[in-house]
Amino acid sequence: MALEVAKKSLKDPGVRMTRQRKILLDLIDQSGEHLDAERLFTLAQQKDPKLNRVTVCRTLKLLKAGGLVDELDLMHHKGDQHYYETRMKQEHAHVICLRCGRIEEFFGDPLQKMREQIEDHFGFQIVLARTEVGGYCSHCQVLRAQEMGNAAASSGRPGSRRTL
Amino acid sequence: MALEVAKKSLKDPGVRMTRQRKILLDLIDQSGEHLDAERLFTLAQQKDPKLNRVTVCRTLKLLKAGGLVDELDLMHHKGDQHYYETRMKQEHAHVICLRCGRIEEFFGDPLQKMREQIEDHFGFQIVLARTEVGGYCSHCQVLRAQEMGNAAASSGRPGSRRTL
DNA sequence: GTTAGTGCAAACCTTTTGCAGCTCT
DNA sequence: AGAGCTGCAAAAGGTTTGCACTAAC
Repeated sequence: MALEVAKKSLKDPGVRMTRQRKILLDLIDQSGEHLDAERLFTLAQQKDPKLNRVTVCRTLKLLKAGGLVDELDLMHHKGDQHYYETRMKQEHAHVICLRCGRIEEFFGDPLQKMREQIEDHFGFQIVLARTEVGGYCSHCQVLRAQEMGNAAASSGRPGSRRTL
Repeated sequence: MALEVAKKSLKDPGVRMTRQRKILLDLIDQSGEHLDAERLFTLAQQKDPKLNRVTVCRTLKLLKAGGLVDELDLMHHKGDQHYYETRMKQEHAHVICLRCGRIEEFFGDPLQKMREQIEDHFGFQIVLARTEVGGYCSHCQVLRAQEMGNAAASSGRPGSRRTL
């Protein structure tokens, strides 16, 4: 919860817990799910209309630097913005459906194994790790097959985007 | 090599192999290493001074959509730009030193295991995957220890950035 | 000849910076 | 009191778009 995050953040000498940071920390912790800066800003403004977008960015940067949140792109499924989530005890991968945008989280021993192997193999000291997997969820696989059945008769194919 | 990439790209009906795309494909394939759009643009301009930055972005977008290149952030070690590498047969993780920026590539069975488990567990059809690990290489671990020895006496600590 | 791709300029979107004033400790 | 933080405005950095012209097929 927010208090825990706040405490950790405050451990650094000279870091202050301001009204704005309280609001942002609460939002990040509560809505546990992957927020981007803009969404967080929108939510924060509902609690404090004066709170500035810049403050959101600065706070996220601070939390990231302190290792309190992790930054994700979620395969840029919706654009190039970044998403944030509070650092969890257990490492996990994000599995993003490229069609519906649904996000699943995968916890499994391969992640730990990989971590160990990288540390051993390179003598590397891991600070943060990020695994993102894009593809199609079981639901969308079916829908895509249908879409492509139709599309095949008309024009498009999966990888062929005519948008350039 | 470029020809292979070109061929694949050309499979889509109506996609044309232009002089500019040849240049870009050659560069991406040759310099095998993680280029960002700007660097690629610089290199391309040496071969064709008229070639535009926009064309670089458009080409990268096309290649990405076609699954010919993978997009990486390399933990945003140098900024928020994206890096590109030609899709390799074998999946691998990128291990980035946050101090010196050196990049290692890790190939290991945990990556395949994870892929299998995600497919099995979620019934997910994986299209692309990306694993990035940030931390300190064996060399920089030593240097950081020294730096911090000095820093401790003066002001800073690892996680505490005074840059906001 | 048709249609995709290019170059250019401008728009866009998100993040960063400089600075004066405010506020937490 | 004083360092740290905020808001505002402006800049920066990178990507995208509209459009007329060019070139690949």
